[in-house]
Amino acid sequence: MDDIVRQAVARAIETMQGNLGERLTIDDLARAAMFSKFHFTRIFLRATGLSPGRFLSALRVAEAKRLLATTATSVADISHQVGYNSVGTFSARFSGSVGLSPTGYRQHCGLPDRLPERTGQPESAAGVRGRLWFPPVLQRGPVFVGLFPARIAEGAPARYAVVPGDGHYALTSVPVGSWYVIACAYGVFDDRGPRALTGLSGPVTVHREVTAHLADVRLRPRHRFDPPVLLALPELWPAPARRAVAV
DNA sequence: ATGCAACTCCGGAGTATCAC
DNA sequence: GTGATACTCCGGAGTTGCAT
Repeated sequence: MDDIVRQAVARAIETMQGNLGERLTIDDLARAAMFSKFHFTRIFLRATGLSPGRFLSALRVAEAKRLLATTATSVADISHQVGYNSVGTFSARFSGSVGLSPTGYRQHCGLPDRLPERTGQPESAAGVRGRLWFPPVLQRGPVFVGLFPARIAEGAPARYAVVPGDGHYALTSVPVGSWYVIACAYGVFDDRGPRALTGLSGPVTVHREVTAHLADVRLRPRHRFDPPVLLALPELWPAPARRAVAV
């Protein structure tokens, strides 16, 4: 990815973040990035793993999560603040992405006890396992590892596990299909304090007749081109560090 | 790198239902 | 009664594949 493309994508993301409550179109974003809308969509997808529309939706849901967790604003007001004109649409999109309804998210402080796993796909005897590579840190914490159909932690994972930060994970009885392995860790500290790490591997294509799939994941600090984690994740960090890290 | 056409799917609007 | 959620339908914005 060259600098011009990097800057264009960064400009588009800044435009999204600064105008979450406005009605933004691909044309607006393409203009901000100084590309045609067709070409812009392609370079954006290559840079972030998501189309501009889906990235913008993800930013809106992430902002709604923040407002629900940190303010007493009503769900209706929050839906308007993040750019939805219909509370019904907002509630449905939020529930689909986060795994909890807006009020459920607020009640649980964004920390569900257990996540529902994706149903509907045929099960297999296959497992997906691998090694988790950490950057140099002072203290490792638990890591969420989940299987998702796209390069964003959204909706019910096909399978997931929360593993200690000792470097390995294993997921069993994985449904047949093509899955991205997404890992997130928040209880990780380096000399500057708590850090949010993320990692992605795949897609891993799970067949019925193959029983073991290997997918190592390299964890790294979150980058501004990474789509936000929308799924409400189980407890991943010790209480004192809670909310100290931007998710 | 860019444009076009066809198709997909997201969001708006309306309504019903439920919980408090 | 009020607010939140669930559901359906439809139009159009956005995505994708192909051509240049």
